[in-house]
Amino acid sequence: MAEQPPVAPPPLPSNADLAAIFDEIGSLLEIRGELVFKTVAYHRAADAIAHSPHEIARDYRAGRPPAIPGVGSAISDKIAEIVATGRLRFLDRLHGDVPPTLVELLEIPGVGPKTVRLLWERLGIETLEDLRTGLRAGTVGGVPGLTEKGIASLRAGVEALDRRSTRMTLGTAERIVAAIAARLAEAPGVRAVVPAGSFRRRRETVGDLDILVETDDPAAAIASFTEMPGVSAIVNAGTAKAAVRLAGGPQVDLMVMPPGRAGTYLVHFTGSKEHNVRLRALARDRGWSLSEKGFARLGEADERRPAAAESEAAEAGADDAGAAEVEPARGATELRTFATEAEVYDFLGLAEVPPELREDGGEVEAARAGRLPRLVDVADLRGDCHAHSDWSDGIHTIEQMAEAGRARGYEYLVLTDHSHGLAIARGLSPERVAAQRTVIAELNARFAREEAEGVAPAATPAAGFRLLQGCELEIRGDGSLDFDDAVLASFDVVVAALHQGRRQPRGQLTARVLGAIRSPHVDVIAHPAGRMLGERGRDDLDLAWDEIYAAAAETGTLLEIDGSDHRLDLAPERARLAVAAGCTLTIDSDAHRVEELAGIAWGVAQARRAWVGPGSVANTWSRAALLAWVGGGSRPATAGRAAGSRRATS
DNA sequence: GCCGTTTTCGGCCCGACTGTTTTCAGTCG
Repeated sequence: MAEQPPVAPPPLPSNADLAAIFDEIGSLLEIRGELVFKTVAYHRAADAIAHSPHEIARDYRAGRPPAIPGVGSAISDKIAEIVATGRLRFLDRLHGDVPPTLVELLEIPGVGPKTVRLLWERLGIETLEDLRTGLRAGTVGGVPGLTEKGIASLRAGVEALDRRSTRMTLGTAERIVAAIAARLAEAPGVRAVVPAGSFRRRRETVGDLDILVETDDPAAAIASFTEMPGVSAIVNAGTAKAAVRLAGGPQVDLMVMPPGRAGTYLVHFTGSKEHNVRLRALARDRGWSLSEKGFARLGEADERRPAAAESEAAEAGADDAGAAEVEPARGATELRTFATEAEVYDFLGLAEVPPELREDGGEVEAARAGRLPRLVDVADLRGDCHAHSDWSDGIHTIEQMAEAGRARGYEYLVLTDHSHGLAIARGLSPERVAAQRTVIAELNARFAREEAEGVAPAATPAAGFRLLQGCELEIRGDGSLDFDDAVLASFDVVVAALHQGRRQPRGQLTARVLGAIRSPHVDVIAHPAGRMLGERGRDDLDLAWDEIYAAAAETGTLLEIDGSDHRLDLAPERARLAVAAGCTLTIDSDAHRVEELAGIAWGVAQARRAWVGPGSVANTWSRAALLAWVGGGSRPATAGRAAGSRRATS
């Protein structure tokens, strides 16, 4: 081999790569016993990096590092070093102090940094495999701080780790939550059952489930919970909360709320942690300590007044004697409680923040300034631009899908069976497209007749309901489109998607998607990132996203948020950037069966997480407005589009 | 290590549950 060129730049790490590095640093510092706030700072920075919409390494290399909350000069310098050299000397040195394999021990439930350090320093355990071996051989123990119970807990933790479930999709979480809520509602004294946590915030996937129960009889609720079928282990159970692990499923936490005081409980257990930290800081600024129980008045000793210590006795003596009577002896401070979340936020001087925004992504500032956006809602949607029938890979008939769309009160449902290039999904040939058109026309004739006769479903809007003919058009591996122009021009709405050749290099993949965006026939790019959540997990396609957003904004091609719970694509971070770049979105169900039409709500939730308002979502528009847009008449730029190429349907 | 409608220094969210350390540390959410 010849000598390497002297200055070949190292490959660019992804945000996930960078986040993993800083998470590792945080964990190693924890094990080393570093100041907690320092380790937290690294983890916070890692989280911010992982969720940043910027391509951070690319921006650093381009010499314009983005401002990332939680990333200060020290971590910024480290990012710069990684991007420039592909290495981080700080981490290399840290590995000399603390074996990097210790991080995997932190994954064990019930095991924290102190325990890991004990295992390492006193027993020489450096890996999960070391621990497994030691537990089997009975050599773990015999040191202070590790009792028999501690060892049993370690063993249970390792077993729990081995069968740890992956994160659930929202649909799976909803099914589990609904079953538990139905059971709890039957327990005596229960007034309300409310799902909380990341499920309520509608994160794309959910790890643990959190359920709140407002009840007069906490013991009965907790007993009902821990004794329900499907529980494989009780993690803990007290008088205020309990946690169980479901067989082959997630951990579920139950919290009890005293009646009439749900406000702070809901806020606390909905989170996120980062959002709560902000709220508590606000409360503290106002002289209150915020916990799930309510707002407790901070005592003199709690106030941050460095000079107060010496004069404390004098101040106490100077206090009004009456006040001392109102606040009995010590500790028992005034507690403010609220029935609703709105009151809690109001007490902090904030507008009520929708759960989907509670991620410390600017919502606290916006709520304080009264500038929270009006978010899109399921009720805003007048149609759905992406659904399948049994003509391709759906399971219900065209008529069943249409009737279901009509029953939802839509003005339209776009039937988007696959094009023939996606053979695995029984894609339609041009001949079957033509045959399908006849079926659709007959259905629409009946719908029009029933509307005229006043026998259409009550939910039918004034404009009536029509089934529109679309297709999910395959963007082929070579970038060409799967139907010719004449066939494409015959659809009401063309939804293009890329399913094949996912591993092509970024330039080639990007060119394929840009080609579709710039086609005069393509109206929507479906699930643009091509990601899959859950067990079928697939990462986002490696696309030059800024180019995608710019081209979509320029041509008016719509970008989809796919509501299928294993897609949710675009992801919120991307959708937020796309709208900022001037793009218009659709939120679709991608339903393959009647029941999945309701899944559009998951897509709406992701749009809300992206701060998207109804004005940026094309299927909040009337059918006429949507058709005018896709026909080219009302798009921002029609250059290159074959104006009037779309046939008029309705 | 980060950060500033109190602060460029001195703070950084709070409580339940567990085990056992008879007054609290560790872990978790």
